[in-house]
Amino acid sequence: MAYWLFKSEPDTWGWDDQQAKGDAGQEWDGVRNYQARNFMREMKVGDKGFFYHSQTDKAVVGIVEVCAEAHPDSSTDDARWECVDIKAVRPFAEPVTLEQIKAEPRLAEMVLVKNSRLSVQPVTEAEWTLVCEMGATKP
DNA sequence: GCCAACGTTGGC
DNA sequence: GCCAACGTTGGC
Repeated sequence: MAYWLFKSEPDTWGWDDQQAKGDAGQEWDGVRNYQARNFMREMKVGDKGFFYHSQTDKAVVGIVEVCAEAHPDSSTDDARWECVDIKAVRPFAEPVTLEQIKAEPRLAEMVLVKNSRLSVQPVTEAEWTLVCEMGATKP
């Protein structure tokens, strides 16, 4: 199983919106970046991901699970763009901020730190475990 | 609100 | 195929 990170501006689509969708999940549409799309193509049902709030929060706030593999993005007619569906699993007991992540040497290689603009990113198992620990949350 | 980093576009 | 110009993102 692989781990990922999904980034969203909370004003546009936040954790509360995601959680309101429940197990039905939600299409992660609107991604217009090839790297991010390619990562979504690699995702399998059951893969886990962090839900990250950019801009105002700058923190990992919850855990999501992939519930549908890549399919055409319904928000566009452009066949280049695909997306997966994700559903909320559980919120973080303590959100883990970007500041905390940057302060942790073992997370220095996280894509979030290295390439902050990429909106869908892979996360290693070690990073996954550590960030969950920092958030006092079951992986 | 600013600016740096990055990706995409389009002219040559 | 290269590169300059432009637009967008996200941290500060």
